[in-house]
Amino acid sequence: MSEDGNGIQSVKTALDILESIAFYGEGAGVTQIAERVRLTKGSVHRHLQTLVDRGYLAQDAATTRYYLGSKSRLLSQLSPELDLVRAADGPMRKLRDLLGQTVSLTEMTPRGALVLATLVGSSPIEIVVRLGSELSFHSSAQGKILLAFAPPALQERELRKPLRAFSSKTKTGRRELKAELEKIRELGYASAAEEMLLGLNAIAVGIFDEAQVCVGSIAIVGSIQYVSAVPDRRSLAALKETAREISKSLGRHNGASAPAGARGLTIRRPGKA
Amino acid sequence: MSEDGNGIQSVKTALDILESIAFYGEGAGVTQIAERVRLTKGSVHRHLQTLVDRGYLAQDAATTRYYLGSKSRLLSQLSPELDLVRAADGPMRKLRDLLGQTVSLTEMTPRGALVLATLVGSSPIEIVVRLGSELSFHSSAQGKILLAFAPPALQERELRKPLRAFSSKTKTGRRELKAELEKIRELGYASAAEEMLLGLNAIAVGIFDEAQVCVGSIAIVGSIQYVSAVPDRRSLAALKETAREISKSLGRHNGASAPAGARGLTIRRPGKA
DNA sequence: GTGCTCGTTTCGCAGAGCGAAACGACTTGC
DNA sequence: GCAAGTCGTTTCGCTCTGCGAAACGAGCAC
Repeated sequence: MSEDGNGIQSVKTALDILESIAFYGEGAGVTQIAERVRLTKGSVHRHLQTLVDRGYLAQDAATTRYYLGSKSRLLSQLSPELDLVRAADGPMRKLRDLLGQTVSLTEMTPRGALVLATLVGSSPIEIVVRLGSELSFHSSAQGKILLAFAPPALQERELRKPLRAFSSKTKTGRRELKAELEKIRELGYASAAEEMLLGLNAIAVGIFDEAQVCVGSIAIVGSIQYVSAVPDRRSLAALKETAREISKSLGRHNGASAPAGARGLTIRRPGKA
Repeated sequence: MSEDGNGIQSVKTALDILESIAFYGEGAGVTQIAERVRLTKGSVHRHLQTLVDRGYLAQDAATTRYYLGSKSRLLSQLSPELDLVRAADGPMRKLRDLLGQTVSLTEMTPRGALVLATLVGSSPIEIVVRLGSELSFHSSAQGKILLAFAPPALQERELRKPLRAFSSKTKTGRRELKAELEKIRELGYASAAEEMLLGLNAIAVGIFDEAQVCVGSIAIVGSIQYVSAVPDRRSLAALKETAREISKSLGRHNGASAPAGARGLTIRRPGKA
């Protein structure tokens, strides 16, 4: 099928449906969901049945709308605390209070930069990146910093995919992107002015585990009025210091279960083209 | 296929795999998982790929074992707090401290009594019901109390299914079970001495929401030495009082999103036999 | 070095899951 | 108060997905 056709179709669909409810806030009906995931009502309904049966979703008996079920909630309790979130909490707050800007924490995943936490800035207008969103590798500051420090094999794979344009300012040139990654490694930060959404920008720096693998990023996000394409010295210094702090506390482990830092990404065969 | 063949096969499989990792504690390898879910390594591997790609699982780069990923953890943060767990927390602690027995909170789901929380008793030997387990309707005190107060249609459906024997003392007679449900409604509690596992028993009472729907149960769990088939007056009174307390605080709502209590179970057509 | 075990990959067949469309229960508007 | 619309649910037949079996290749222990 498409670029990387790996993965099981119907499971993907089920997860799409689950997320379309989870990462949206309110519950939803079959028709709405079908529109969001671009499927027929019939298919969506069958998936919903399965997810309800398993307790990941629940259907309100009165309104017939679907909401998250308690199995979903249990998943979190059953897994050890995520080192990254814990380590980042304090330093993130400090950074937010210092700069007054919205601060966002992301983690490396095979599909992009997963938003793990956000602290909103002091501006009356809140610009929030939704928890659970996956920012693309090529059009977000968070994604680019992660890609820049990722294993070469993964970079190759991403560069081979079609680079979707999210806004009129999204850079879609492969060569251009490759050069930018080089520059990012050199400067230690990434920015992406208006590449995701016109009027917005973010400055991201990498977070590294004890093995010097880039496992996530910390970023300030905001209007281009406050977050310019080239960051001011003070903000950049504060960002870098915050990232360093977080990286350092990722080193100390509580032993036992697998070190979160070591949970890298296995790179599958990059394709044969 | 089987009794109720509804639901999508591969999604069920994916969830089985997810849960076999989530509700087990430690990470696991492909071979172990394949054994647990009774599938070939090949199939399991493809499912794991999909789940890793979506961030619900992560593979340790060094050991190649699979663990829960951060998407799983995010699911919880994105859903409103579960009223039942919040309401039960205080009263449960009080009950545990009063009786010194292990106390367990479960919720009604289409497949049985889902264990939401457990507080261990004072005995040096811990008997814990694993979080996320789904106790069957016919062989557990928690399941039976829920079934006893469930809508008749659901009772019919459950009684029509084959009643699996978990231990030599599991009651598998339909008529017998039906009579017991009647008795349970009358007395207001259920017990299930050695029906799940020899040597163990539980006493469960129902928790009701503002619409008088039985949404969950609270139970004391332990060896048959301490938890006898017919509970002593004191324990039973304490249990009932605890359940009453929890039920009452389920009444007050914070408005907005769907009332947890109203999220009932839609009963599908019970079959045509 | 050799024999195990583990994770990953390939291949062809069967049945699972998809879309289209009908159905039935509520709401809305006139 | 009837008709038109909307929503969730169900049915049906065809296609393509996802399954099992078996080969592959990488670690590890002895």
